[in-house]
Amino acid sequence: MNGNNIVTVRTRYAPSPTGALHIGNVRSGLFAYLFARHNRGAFVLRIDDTDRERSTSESLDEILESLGWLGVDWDEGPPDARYFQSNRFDRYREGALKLLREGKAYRCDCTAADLDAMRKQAEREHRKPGYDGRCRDKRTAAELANTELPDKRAGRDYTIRFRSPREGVTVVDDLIKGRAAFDNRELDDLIIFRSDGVPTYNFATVLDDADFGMTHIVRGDDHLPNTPRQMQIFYALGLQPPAYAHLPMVMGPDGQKLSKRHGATSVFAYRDLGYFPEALLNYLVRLGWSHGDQEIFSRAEMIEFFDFAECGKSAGIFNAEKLLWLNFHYMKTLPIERLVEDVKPFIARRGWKIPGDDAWLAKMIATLRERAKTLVELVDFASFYLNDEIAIDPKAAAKFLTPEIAPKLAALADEIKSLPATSRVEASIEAGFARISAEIVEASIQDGFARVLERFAMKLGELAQPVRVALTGGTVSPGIYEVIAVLGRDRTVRRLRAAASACSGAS
RNA sequence: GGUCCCAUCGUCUAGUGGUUAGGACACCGGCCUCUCACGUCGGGAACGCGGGUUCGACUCCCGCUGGGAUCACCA
Repeated sequence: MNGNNIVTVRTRYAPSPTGALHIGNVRSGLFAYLFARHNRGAFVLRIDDTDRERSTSESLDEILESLGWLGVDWDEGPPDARYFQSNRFDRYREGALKLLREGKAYRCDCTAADLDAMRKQAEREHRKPGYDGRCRDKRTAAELANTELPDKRAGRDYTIRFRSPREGVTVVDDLIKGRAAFDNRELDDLIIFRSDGVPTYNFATVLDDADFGMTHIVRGDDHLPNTPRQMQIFYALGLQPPAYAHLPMVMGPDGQKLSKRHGATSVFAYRDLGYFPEALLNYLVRLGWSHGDQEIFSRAEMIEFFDFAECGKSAGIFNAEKLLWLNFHYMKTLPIERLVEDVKPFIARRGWKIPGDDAWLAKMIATLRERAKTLVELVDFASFYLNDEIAIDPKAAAKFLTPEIAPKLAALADEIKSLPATSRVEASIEAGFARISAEIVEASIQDGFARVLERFAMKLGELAQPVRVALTGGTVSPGIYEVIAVLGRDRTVRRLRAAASACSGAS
């Protein structure tokens, strides 16, 4: 070991743009990202779009937007065209030709039907279903000199197979799983070039990982069976394979690999459900990795502490409730101005007008953030703040808006009406501003309540619930003084009077 | 079926030969209280089984069982 020759860590995330960005998948990307950042190395984003049939630009956009939303940034990658596999076909052809020339790969003209029959036959005879290598040894001088590659439309209807070694073992020294030995006899000759002239995944990946100088391959352990094959291709190319770190899978509640059928699984889905990127990231990082008893991690902490040594080896089940709890945690602790911005699109989506006054919105959110676990929930809850007309729940009205309460509500309306209107503070929102401002207002509201309570000899509990129903339409809300402070004097008086007349008239 | 991986509360996990097996989510109670929450205090809940190794195994080894992944001209 040459201590002066420190190799910079380079990791990559290589999603294929064939669908939504899945959270199990993005977790692998996150771990690759954290490892690179922890080691002050480079994180590369590569787009595995060799499958031209299934790749879409919408899907690519979703990947890029999802990563942007999560704040997982890359040092190399899109929009740089070199990081798209579809732009590297010349390189793959060159690599395939090299192997062909050296007899490390060969042309195979077995048809799909041949292969199918082969598999069926093997199954009948209880042998393993792999390719039997019948075209493996056609290495004539002419064959080796042939520089053509498959092109079905040009009549070159064959594939190129990798000539995999048939003896020995391939050992994967995985950074997470430890040592796994694969008997080379288990490795059949995989196709590296399809008859339509397109390289296959295992081949393109190896060339990319080699060309881009990847030092560590971080991916899901569903790739573990591919690893010895990829390593053999590295060897055949005369290259040293990178280090591997295979993360355990993320399972659905049924214990099967997480997939679309488990419901919300894409990054977009959680964004639209009103989750914070901080929460999703925090949840994902703790699924398969831990740092003592710590549960809450800022991005800086994740980067600082991340280490494969602290990664678990066993698969984890995705637990939506813990994610919800984390989201709630961030709901309660994120700076209020962040919430003010984040909540706006959700208000708009409900078709409601977005209040122009951020300071007021901040006060509103301050009363709700301990009661809503997602932004969607928060906006649902904010209906009575954000709309002039409220719907009164009939059951609540029947119970609390009785004829006897009418004079009390009217009296309270008069008290509130006589309260000095608080002047609007124009200063920018400092942390805690909303709370302090609200407290000042609440004190006078409380005095107003006290006077009514005394006049009618009632307890607060007897008045608060009817008032709550009158102001919010239901029996559940933030503290009644807070609600009034946020609602403001005029709207409060109007709703109180409306309720008073409604319940005296309803008798 | 072959190959490979995995195994601590329901779930995520700490543990690295000697612990009353710790924390978190969820759940159940108490307190706080104008409702609901928040907060707070407390509670139930786990080392899959069988062999070894050892003075001593949740920890190390082997087997079993169970779960998962993978076996394409997909990635």
